[in-house]
Amino acid sequence: MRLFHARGYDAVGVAELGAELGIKPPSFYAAFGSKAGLFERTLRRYAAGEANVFARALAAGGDVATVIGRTLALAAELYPGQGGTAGCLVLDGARNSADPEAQALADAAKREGRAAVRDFIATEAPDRADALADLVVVAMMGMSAAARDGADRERLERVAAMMDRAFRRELAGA
Amino acid sequence: MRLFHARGYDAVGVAELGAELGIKPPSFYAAFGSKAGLFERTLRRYAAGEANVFARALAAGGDVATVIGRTLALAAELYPGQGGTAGCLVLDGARNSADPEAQALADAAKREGRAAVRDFIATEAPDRADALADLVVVAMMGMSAAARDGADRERLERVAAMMDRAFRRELAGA
DNA sequence: GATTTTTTATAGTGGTCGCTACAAAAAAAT
DNA sequence: ATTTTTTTGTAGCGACCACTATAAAAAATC
Repeated sequence: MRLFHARGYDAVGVAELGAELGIKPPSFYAAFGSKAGLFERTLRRYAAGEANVFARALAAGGDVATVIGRTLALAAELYPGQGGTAGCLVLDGARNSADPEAQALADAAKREGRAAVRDFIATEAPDRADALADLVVVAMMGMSAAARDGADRERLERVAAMMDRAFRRELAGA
Repeated sequence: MRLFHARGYDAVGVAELGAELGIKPPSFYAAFGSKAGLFERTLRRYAAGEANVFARALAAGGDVATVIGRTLALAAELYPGQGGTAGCLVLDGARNSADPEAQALADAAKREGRAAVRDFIATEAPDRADALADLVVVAMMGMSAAARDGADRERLERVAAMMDRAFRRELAGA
């Protein structure tokens, strides 16, 4: 997970993944089937853990504006990463990958995440849920990209606060 | 440029680039020195053309809010791309690249673009120029990523309009 | 027209990719 | 303890990578 997160799907080789896990290629393929197989499990574990900032924000309760604001704040806190694991693995892990399978897996994970955000927003603003979800997703993707380009936590939190205000305004306004 | 834009730096091979240009590898290296050498020229041409949405928005005149709003609108119009060239080549062309030279070239281009936006914003809001520039850059990066993930022009324009309102609010507000 | 210079294509450099055949070693079962 | 099964390491599969030595063709010069 750390390797995929830090360098992206294509830039990490099976031999290196095996070395990190303490196994050799044949054992790797016996365990995961393929490189994409491990990536799938990696995405699943990533999305099931603390990296799912929306799920964490949702669990803490509150109305839509509160939860989305918390989601953005948690992303700003998480995305600087450590040891090179900046940004979001789901959003950027397969970016520019030449492997269609890896792209499809990341795409599915992104759709899942966006759908959760959209459906939650729809509980308060059903007719504008899609547009508002796009705002949130674009904000997250932008923050993830900025983090991957070296933005630190302070800058991300500043952006997250502005995005939060933007979301509240759009949710409340016409 | 089209190939780098559509698939990212690493996913395009020198042989394929040569085939597109109608030349073979030796001529390719005689002309550009290296794959990164062509990428540098590609970035330069890209940033000097209509893809530099901020330069185009600036040339059309107006105050900071107007120019930034126009920048975002032009990005929403440009980023869906055609023939697979979605998003921004500078922002995403070397994303997850394993080549340090390509990363450095894209990074330099990004810094240049951000500096232009920041300096322009500073003409009206010198003390908040950095934060506001981050807002714009994150919005652009998010829109570029969304476009690469398949977002069409309508959705990008909707997001751009919201980002524009967010920027105006932050520029005017406390 | 002959000679020199430049440009080009052919072919191949070593290296890495995801992945696997095969056989040795370890574990389990009899 | 012997046999069977599973797991593992060694080695290598073909394919592709960025890049280049060499030599033939084309262009330019004389």
